[in-house]
Amino acid sequence: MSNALASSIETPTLAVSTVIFALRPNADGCLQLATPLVRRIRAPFEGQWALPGGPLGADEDLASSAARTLRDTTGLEPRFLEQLYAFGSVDRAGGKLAERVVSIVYWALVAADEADRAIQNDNVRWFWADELPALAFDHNQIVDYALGRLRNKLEYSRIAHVFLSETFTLAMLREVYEAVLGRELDPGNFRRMVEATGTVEETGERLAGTRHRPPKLYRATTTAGETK
Amino acid sequence: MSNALASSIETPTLAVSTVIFALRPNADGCLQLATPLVRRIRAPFEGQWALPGGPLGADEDLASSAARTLRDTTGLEPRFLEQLYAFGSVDRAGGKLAERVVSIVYWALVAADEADRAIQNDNVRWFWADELPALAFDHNQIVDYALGRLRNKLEYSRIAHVFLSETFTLAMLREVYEAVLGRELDPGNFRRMVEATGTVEETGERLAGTRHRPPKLYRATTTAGETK
DNA sequence: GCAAAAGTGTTTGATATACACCCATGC
DNA sequence: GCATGGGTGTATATCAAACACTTTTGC
Repeated sequence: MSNALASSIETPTLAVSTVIFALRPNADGCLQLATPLVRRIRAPFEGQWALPGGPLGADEDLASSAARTLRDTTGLEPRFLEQLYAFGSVDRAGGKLAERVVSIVYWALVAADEADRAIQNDNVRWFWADELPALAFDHNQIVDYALGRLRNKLEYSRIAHVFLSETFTLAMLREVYEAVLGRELDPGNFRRMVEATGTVEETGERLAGTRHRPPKLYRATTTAGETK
Repeated sequence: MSNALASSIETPTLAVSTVIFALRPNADGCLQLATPLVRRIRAPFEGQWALPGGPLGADEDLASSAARTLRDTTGLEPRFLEQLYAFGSVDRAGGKLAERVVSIVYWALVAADEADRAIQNDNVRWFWADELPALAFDHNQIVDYALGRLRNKLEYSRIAHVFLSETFTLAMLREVYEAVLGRELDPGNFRRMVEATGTVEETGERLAGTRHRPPKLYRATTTAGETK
């Protein structure tokens, strides 16, 4: 069994890709999870949609590589970027003839306003995360895995703010939770939960112009390790 | 900034390493977390202790590579093996002259009886996980990271059984928790906690030969995805 | 006033913890 | 009997969920 080393002369290529999530209003006006994808311009899977990514540069760190390819292909600057998983099955590139690629995949979150600034053209497009077409490689599974991580991390960390701009109402924050988790939350209990964690503080301002009682505006508290 | 690609001709080497944990009785007779390390026989860090690992074979999956190098160097067959993290900082190999290595690190758990079968010689040795010497590369940080993951995973999964043989008493299972978490647990509450999760079932047997009331023997319930 | 969402209070049930106490064995 | 851990019962604190209710705006 140990002779697997013998064939290791042709070392696998190393690439870094990123799953990006933003919350965008859908046709009903509700927030919905969206992810930008890029069209492949080369075999294998030429013409199909795929995660943005590329080969790892010799003098860049893994996270830097993710941030760079993300900026180059989509124009986005994420507010949160974290390693997701390394995918390296021998057969994931599809055909036997294709070169073997090990992908270290990151996941990123961008605020709604930043998402609007993204490049969009024939080869870069936003998709709803739960209505993806058949993607290149094993990228459908990778997005699903990232979705699970996002939902999980939302519950024990403060990443939800990252989807919003600097100040926000608790209703907006709750909308983020509801969109990501896919279920409604009790406004009263949600308020208490957020207040108990101490992740937000009042700005002193209120949001005017609604046709109801004006809600308080909040900002994320600045603690060391903000997006952990 | 995008010209980082220009220098990517010399692609980084890809290696797979593994952090292995077992529980072994220490001088006091208490279980303590131990990890086997191998001595490096090449620069950089020649002579220093390091995680077992090696280059990824062209035709093996990432987890297979981890299992293989682990078996080759230590003789161990782990009952649990999971990807930990990919480490790829440009400067992690130490010297500027050293070749760049990206390591995909796995972590593994072995049962106590399996741990005794491990190879031990001048170049392979067990260390207590909380009393490690200065290791090669960034391997000290990697072990710490793995320790955190183990402690975390112990609380929401059923991996604790993996340290024990097929049948065990609840006191033995509690000892595992206490050794990993580093604090004592109330026997009564622990029993209820385990019973509530439904991860164990009675064998019907009892363990004789103790100098007190003979405790019931349990085994792990066999569910799909046993070690998740 | 009415609609609508903001924001508060209260009740209930589930769960974690502390700790008292009985049980069954070896010696 | 006595020591020792096995095993059970119970009171208390903490927290999440459900939901009723009051407040403040626009119209």
